[in-house]
Amino acid sequence: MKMIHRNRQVMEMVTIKDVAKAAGVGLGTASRALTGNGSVRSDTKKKVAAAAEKLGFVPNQLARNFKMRSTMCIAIIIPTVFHPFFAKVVYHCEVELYKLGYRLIVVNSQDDVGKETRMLNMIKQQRVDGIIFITHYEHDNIDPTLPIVSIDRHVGSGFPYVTSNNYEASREAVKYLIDSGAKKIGCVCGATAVISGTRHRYEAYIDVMNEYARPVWLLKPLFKHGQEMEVMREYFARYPETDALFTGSDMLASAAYHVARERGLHVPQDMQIIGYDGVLDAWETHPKLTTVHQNVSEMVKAIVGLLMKRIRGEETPQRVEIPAMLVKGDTTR
Amino acid sequence: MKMIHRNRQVMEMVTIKDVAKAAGVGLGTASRALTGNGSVRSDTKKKVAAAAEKLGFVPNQLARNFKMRSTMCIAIIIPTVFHPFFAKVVYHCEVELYKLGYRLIVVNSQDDVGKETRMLNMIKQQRVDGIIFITHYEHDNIDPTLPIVSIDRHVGSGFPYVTSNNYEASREAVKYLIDSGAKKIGCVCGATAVISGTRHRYEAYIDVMNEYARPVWLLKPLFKHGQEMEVMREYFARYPETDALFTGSDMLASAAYHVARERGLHVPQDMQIIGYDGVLDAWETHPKLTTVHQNVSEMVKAIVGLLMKRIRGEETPQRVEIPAMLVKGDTTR
DNA sequence: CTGAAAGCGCTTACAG
DNA sequence: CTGAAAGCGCTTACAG
Repeated sequence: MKMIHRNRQVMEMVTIKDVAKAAGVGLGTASRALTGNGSVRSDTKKKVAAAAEKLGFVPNQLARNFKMRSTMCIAIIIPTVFHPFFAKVVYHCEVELYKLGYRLIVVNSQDDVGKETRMLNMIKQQRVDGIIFITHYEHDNIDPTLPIVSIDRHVGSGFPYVTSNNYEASREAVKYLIDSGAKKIGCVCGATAVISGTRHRYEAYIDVMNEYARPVWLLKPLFKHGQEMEVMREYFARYPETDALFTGSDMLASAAYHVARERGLHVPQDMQIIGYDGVLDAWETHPKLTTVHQNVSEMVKAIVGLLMKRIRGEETPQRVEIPAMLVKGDTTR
Repeated sequence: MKMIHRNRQVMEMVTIKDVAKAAGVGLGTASRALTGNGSVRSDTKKKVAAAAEKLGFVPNQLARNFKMRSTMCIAIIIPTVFHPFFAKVVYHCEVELYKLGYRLIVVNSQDDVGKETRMLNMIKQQRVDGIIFITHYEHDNIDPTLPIVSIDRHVGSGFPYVTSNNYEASREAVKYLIDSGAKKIGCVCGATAVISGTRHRYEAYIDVMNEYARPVWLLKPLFKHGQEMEVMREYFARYPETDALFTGSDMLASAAYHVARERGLHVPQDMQIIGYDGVLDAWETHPKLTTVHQNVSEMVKAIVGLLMKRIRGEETPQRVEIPAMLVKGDTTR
């Protein structure tokens, strides 16, 4: 037993050495007995377990991690966790990784490229074993052999990512609006610097409009979270006759609803709205949006699977697609 | 330079030893030069820096942490990050801790006491340096000298915590309803097992009702996130004549709004609602709630301050109060 | 100011 | 199956 002075406190740490001594076995044997790596006679194993129990031994993970070159930590880098979609992603990531013994470090990049780059360094610093990286930017010079995966967007070129079937699901949504009798269908969809699945959402819109010989009323602004209302006001100023709108996110759809109300329009009578994500529902938002529901839980399971393979150095597909589904709410007829 | 075989990949790690050799200095000197601890002549410092730069040296944090007995990680244990209030808390915690060089590990306890207890062990395992712990349960047998702090509720008895002035702010809210001419004022407020600031919210309501000789229409259910609508339906079934409602959270207030609408009531004409938290606004929720706005950013700054002191082994106040403020929205007259 | 050495608590070849 | 030893990459007294 060793007295440790730390932070003005004296704490006693019992190490594996103490356990070995108490059990009357060698250091290595104690380690093998405790971890289960390597074979140990079952009675010695019991002796060691008893000694560990008696002394209240708690393995020092830091020492183990150091020796094993693994932290059992994964980082997720997102623009901000204070956003329903990312919060949901983070939630599922933690739950999924927890099952595997990993802990999840959350980093809000706040769209700060510098912070993103610094945090990517955590792998080299051995602070984390892998990273789930969701960014709005291009990062070219990342070593593509690193255990980094992404959701819904390419990061550089070599990283595996998970996405929903943005194009097909968006087509379905836009067609739904056409079938419902909408005449002037618009689209607002955030532009991202990175090649992103988001792009396929408005591309689907454009294609359907062209197929039906309808005018394309599209706004794809570069905006930050919290500016959704401004964006929608700009859209309505430009295309005031719109009677149906497909948006690239639920936040935009919600903002569209409010701006429509500001303008005295009734939803869904005068104006129909379809969003994308399907994460706002859990939070009693009003109104219940018609939206393309992404299966975040499945997407996260897939991404964690990819990351684990990557950490083990195994081959992975570059891209995994999880189907999304149009879910009818109160903002369409 | 050393070849490391890890996960079927061969990676070369440059260690401080390589840097020292390249710079022509001793191992210790290189360390002192790089960290800035201990004095080093400025020209040797330059030599070392140059060598580190040339070799692309990245300090192995894991080794440093091990030696220093510190992980520079803090964990936050919350019921779920997929909840606006906790997401906001997590956001600010990460931003604040980042400034201090700490990383934030997020744990969704999902109200699982077992998981909470296991995660509390991360301190002993040296996986984290401290914990921010928000729980619904009582945990008696935690060592009170551990670096654990809390928000809005006591955990055991010894831990410092930050709270808003629940009682006074709630009084103000209830009085506001009275002044606005409301006749039948009710209150719905989640019950928590732990001694919690939430309690002061409905206590304030009760006190004001008594002072004004009004009947107390109070529901304090034990419910999980996502059950807000059911809770509110139960309330309205019991007290259908209510014309004003004070709720213990914005989620409940939002649910109250929807249930009121279900019942054909207009807000705020027939029914006024005041919530508590002030975090839903950022997310374009409808309607804009009148709510008691907690200053989450300041609360988090305070809690991080407390935690740092605790980690250093310094004395801290048991309780820090950050004032909350009634913010008028569209759900009151 | 600097170098050589000890040591943090573990795991894992290496011999027996 | 087991013990003694080496070593992970750093930091920090300890002498000079």
